[in-house]
Amino acid sequence: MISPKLSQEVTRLHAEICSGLADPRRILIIYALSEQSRNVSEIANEIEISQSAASRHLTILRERGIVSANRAGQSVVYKLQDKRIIQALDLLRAVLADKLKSQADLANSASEAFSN
Amino acid sequence: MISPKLSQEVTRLHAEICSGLADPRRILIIYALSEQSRNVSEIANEIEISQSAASRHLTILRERGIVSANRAGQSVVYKLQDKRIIQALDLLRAVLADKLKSQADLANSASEAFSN
DNA sequence: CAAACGTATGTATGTATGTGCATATATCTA
DNA sequence: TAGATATATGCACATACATACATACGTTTG
Repeated sequence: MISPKLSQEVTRLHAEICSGLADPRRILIIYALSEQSRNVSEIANEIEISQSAASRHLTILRERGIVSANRAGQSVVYKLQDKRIIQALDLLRAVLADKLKSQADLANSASEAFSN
Repeated sequence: MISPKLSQEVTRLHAEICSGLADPRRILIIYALSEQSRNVSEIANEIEISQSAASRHLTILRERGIVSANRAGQSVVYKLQDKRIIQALDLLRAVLADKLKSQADLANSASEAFSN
């Protein structure tokens, strides 16, 4: 038996993970890290944001358990913690793709209707 | 060949879907709708928020393609658009569960260490 | 130990988000 | 058509978020 308070707390943490994914730059970071671990400045260069912005995004991802950090000399190497994050993102991207496709189909049939 | 601008836009939409999931009450709404479609006031009662809050959360979910709305008489029945949303949420919840478990294990071994 | 490099953070600022309250809008029914 | 029911929205407000800039902190190397 789980107390209502505890399940509320779990739902809150669940939402926090989702909100970790709720930024375009963080999505790019996550996909970049899924290929290969990288340090902060590599990420900043790769997705073209400032060093401080990269550091703060990575902090958010780390706090939510999405990535982990390890110091290697002067730099800190970030690593994707769990491949299921990518699976989840891919699922959502597929949902988006279907939505865009059906919107495109609608637009096409609408323009056909006008040209008839 | 996809233009950089277009792929940026897709990433932005991808992030918008994620941000649709980034609220505890919306997560509860989505799981509730995965069992059965419901109208606004049923949802408001079920997850204990005001009618206007429920309406606004549902608008957000609808705009992001996560749910769809259909008027049925006086009420508007909301429906989960795509089961993959639940799959994605479940994946993320599993990631969370593992994180909580490893934290709990750590706490246990720490307290054992103190008692020795 | 000093300089260089990489990372994190305090501060300020603009923007977005969630909410309640009151009210507008839409639909049904008598 | 008037009243009841269900939903959406304008407004005000508090809070959270993303960012740049400057600077502090940690690590390596000369």
